[in-house]
Amino acid sequence: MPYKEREIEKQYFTIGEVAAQFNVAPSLIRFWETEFEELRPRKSKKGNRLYTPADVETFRTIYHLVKERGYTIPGARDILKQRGPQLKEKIDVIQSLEKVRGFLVQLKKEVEAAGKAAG
Amino acid sequence: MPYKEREIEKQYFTIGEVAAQFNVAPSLIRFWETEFEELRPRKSKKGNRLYTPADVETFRTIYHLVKERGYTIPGARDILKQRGPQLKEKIDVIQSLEKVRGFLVQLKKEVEAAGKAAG
DNA sequence: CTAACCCATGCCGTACAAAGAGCGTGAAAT
DNA sequence: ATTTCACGCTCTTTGTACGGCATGGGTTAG
Repeated sequence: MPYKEREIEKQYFTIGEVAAQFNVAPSLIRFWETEFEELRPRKSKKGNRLYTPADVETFRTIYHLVKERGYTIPGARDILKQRGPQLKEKIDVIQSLEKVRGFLVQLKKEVEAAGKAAG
Repeated sequence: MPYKEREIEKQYFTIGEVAAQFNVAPSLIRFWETEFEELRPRKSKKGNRLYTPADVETFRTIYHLVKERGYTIPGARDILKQRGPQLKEKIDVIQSLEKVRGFLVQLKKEVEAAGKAAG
């Protein structure tokens, strides 16, 4: 992996960074962690929470439901749970999208080849 | 006005009847009255609450939002304020869209994971 | 030496329930 | 045929348990 890519893509966020991003207290994030099993980030050797962008998205969803749409915590939990059981359908969609991706990659090659031929 | 129409037209329920119908305490209905201006029934000379079928339907909507969907009272209030043509359908659409949003967020994660795995 | 950790406790509002009092109907007593 | 009174339902006011975090103590790593 080239130097530039390593620099640009930041692997993990600290709890303080996530808290600042949403303008909430770290204690809120820790509390929600006890309430939502979907929000359990990796931890460092020391024990510090390591939030991936996906974790942040999970937090954003919870934040949206609880703080913006006015759900109780149990209500938000129910909605998050409902997303799980559709996993089979998700996999099907993923496979479809992977085929589409393969098609686009092939298409790109051909387009590039055509461009070169055209000079 | 003929007798029959009078009978049909003015059928009121007492707070006890409404409470029994939803299996809740009358105190809950009175409390929600202080929280939702949409739930302000007529009162008799004595001061007793007189619930029309329309009032009962209003209560049913609030009950659905708060007790079944898990909204906070302010959250339910916000939805009630948006008095559109088909409130019930609107709620269903919102539910559907939230599910779709959750699905897409989850899908994005998995697609990213698949993308990395595929190189 | 700041920022994170965990844990316990503190705390304030939300969301009701209970308490206490009044009215109206109906059965019993006058 | 009134009076009584008790019972059930209602009313308003006041109390309270829990939800939803915040704060402080004691530590530890970067």
